[in-house]
Amino acid sequence: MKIDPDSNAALSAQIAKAIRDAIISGALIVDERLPSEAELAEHFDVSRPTIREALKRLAAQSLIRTQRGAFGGAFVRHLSYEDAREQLVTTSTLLLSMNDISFDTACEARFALERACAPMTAARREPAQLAIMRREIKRQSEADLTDEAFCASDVAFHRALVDGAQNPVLSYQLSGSIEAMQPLMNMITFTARSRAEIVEIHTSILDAIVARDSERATEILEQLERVTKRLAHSVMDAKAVAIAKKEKPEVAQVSAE
Amino acid sequence: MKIDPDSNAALSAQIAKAIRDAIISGALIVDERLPSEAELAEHFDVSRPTIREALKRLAAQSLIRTQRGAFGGAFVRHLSYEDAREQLVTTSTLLLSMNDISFDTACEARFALERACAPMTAARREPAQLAIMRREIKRQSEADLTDEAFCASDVAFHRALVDGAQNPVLSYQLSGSIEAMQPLMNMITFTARSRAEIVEIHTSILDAIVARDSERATEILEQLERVTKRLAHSVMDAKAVAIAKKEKPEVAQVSAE
DNA sequence: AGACTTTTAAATGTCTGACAAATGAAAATC
DNA sequence: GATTTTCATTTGTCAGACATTTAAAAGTCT
Repeated sequence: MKIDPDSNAALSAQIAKAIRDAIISGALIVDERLPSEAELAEHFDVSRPTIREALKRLAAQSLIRTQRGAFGGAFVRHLSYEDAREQLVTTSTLLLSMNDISFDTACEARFALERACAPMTAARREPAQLAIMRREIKRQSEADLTDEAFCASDVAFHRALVDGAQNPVLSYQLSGSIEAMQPLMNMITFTARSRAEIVEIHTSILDAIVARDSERATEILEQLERVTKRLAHSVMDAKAVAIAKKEKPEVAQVSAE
Repeated sequence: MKIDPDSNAALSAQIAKAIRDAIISGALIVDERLPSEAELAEHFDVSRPTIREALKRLAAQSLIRTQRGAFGGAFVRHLSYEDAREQLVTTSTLLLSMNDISFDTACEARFALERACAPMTAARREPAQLAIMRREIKRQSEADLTDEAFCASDVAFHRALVDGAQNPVLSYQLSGSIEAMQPLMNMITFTARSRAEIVEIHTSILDAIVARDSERATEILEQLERVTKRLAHSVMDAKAVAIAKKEKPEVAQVSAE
């Protein structure tokens, strides 16, 4: 592991990369203890704060965990699905919010992925996921639900649909896509009529899966994609009109203290 | 932004979280400059090294970039597709290598996702991606190709298939899945016969897309999934026999460099 | 006045040295 | 033998300092 002090990259970044590569290549295995900060500092011929900055970078990526005390130190971390999912959601959310992706593009991607799951979910038809889907449909029918709670339930329903495929890799990949869209979905105000429409579609999806009719499930998902896009457009059009009436359109702002 | 010094979590982690939340919530917008390290240190009532560790955590997640010099500092970073893709590949690769996921599970997920793209790729039929697919098929037919080069070409072919859907969100999500599988695919030794079979399948996929026949494309992708699994199994069985002959079977290892 | 050079201030990158806090092992004590 | 205490090790944090980079501002020359 050679570090070039003349490189433009910060030393801590170079060291982080060296260790990261060692982990990815398998030279450092899970739960293995890294040398102490002092030893690493000597090895790379830098000071301890520099080593610490490098380790913090790795910790931010969930590659290592640190433990204080004698026999403590930095350990290669076992990356769980939950950790990976969390990172994926963060990254996806930022990607969507920073790259002015159209609602249609995000929506299209999401439903394409869900349609990929549907046949597997139908084939396996896990009772646990079917129960969740039933529960969420029931919840979505409650009249006094806030828009936000309706959205959350919608996410739960679709996650169950994806988890029903019983493939953890697929669940990991797709939950990011679905959750990252939640902020976009939250912009939509669901009228009583559109809620009823969505509940009906969800019910049809569940029925199709119970019946192991994957083609029908796929078709209905296509329908849901169209409905979702239509709803979003009507909301956005209304907003555009409202803005045009008041003043020059500004960049959408999210207020925060 | 309140920091609790009595919390178990390290101060630098708490501060990183506070700033991260501000970025995700939109309180800090792209290219906005954060206060200097000295100012942040005063604001959070901690020392500069602690602030620096927090900033390094954010830098590792591509949330900020730093610039030296007067009027330098930490800036909220515009997260590009390429940055996001890189992070996704790293995370996915580690996830696959650390959670002893069966080849079949990873394979199933990958092809389910690709099948989701195929109809869109067929509908849009972009010349650029079709050209890449043709080029890679040609390359895969070359007899003197190493197994690794064959795999790389395979990845390029499938990436073109995904990119052909002309949906950047989808490309982002799927390229991670495909690239993360490459180490697993590299375990396979492709015989001349299996290569011919794959080239034929790739050709059929391309034909189906050119013909805008999405159903046929989907069917052939299903076939490719079966073939890939069969190939992998034959390799793994051979290895298992070899190990059984020599000694007690160990946990399956992927040899590196 | 305009173009070029030099200065300078502000910011990050790094180092040294130190102390606090946690933690498990070993030693001491009952 | 069981419990308590001590202790060494390691991370977490702090303070202060210097080096390096960078762009704006001031100065200088044509």
